[in-house]
Amino acid sequence: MPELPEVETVRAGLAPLLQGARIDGVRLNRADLRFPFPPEFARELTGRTILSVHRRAKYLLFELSGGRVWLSHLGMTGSYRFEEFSFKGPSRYYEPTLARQHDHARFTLLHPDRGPLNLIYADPRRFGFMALYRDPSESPFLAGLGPEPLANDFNAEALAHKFAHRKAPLKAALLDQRVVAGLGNIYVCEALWRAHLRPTRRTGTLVTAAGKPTPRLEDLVVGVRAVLLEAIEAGGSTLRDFRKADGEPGYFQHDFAVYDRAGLACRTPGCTGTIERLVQSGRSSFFCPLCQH
DNA sequence: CCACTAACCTGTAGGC
DNA sequence: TGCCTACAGGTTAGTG
Repeated sequence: MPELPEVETVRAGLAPLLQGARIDGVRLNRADLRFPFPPEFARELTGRTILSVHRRAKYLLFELSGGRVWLSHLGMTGSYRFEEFSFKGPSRYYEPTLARQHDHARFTLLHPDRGPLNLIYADPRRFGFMALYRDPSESPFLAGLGPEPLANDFNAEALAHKFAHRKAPLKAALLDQRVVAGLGNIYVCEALWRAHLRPTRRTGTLVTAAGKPTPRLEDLVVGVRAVLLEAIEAGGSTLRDFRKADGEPGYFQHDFAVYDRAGLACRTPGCTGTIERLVQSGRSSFFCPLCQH
């Protein structure tokens, strides 16, 4: 599911409800997702206050009081949602809603203004995972990540440097989180279409003999930035199960030019091409054979 | 170092 | 309806 725009949408949805909330309890329904939960994970979180909610690449980072950082990756199908407490009978105790099949963790939060609420992590395929650090620099997951594509250090010069000595197809290079962090299958396809670049094209062809970026590489940087900004603006893409924190789907999927559009007309103005699908390193690529070279 | 495949796990869509 | 296969937004270990 979640590439950078979806994770950013999740972050923006969680932040207002989590910031300032105290974690009153953590319940894990199993010991592991993709990896085991850290030792003492529930105990370490309980009692701390969430100070801020950040995103790096496709990772969510919750900054906690007392000097801890809680890292969360959503894998393919991870999601967070809020559940109201239900009040059972005359009791003044809170009774959380029954867990659904793939609910793996429940965080009971007390927000100073909004009262108690449950944050639920669900993940059918369990490719997601969580970790806990004193400092994000300890995290092997964050080490080695390339630049944020929306930050200034993602630019044609920097890309040229990484592309110059590679022969990889553009598709594979852009999926490589060490080259640029946060792109996934959908947005790589869409960015390449915007730059009129074919996913099979080799990285080296976008760099001059002197190692400088070509105009086509500048186009690629523009394409990556534009598609991510538009997708964030649209609340991400909902293919199957992605939901914003308020339960609403994103709607950028309606703006796809190539992803999952094999056999349909190219959306480049004036282009009469038909979108094709091919498989590169085990993943589907979609492109227009007429306007992408 | 590079590139590709299989694997992790579950759900769903499509063909027969 | 049921069975089977292919495929899905991500990442990584293993192989050549």
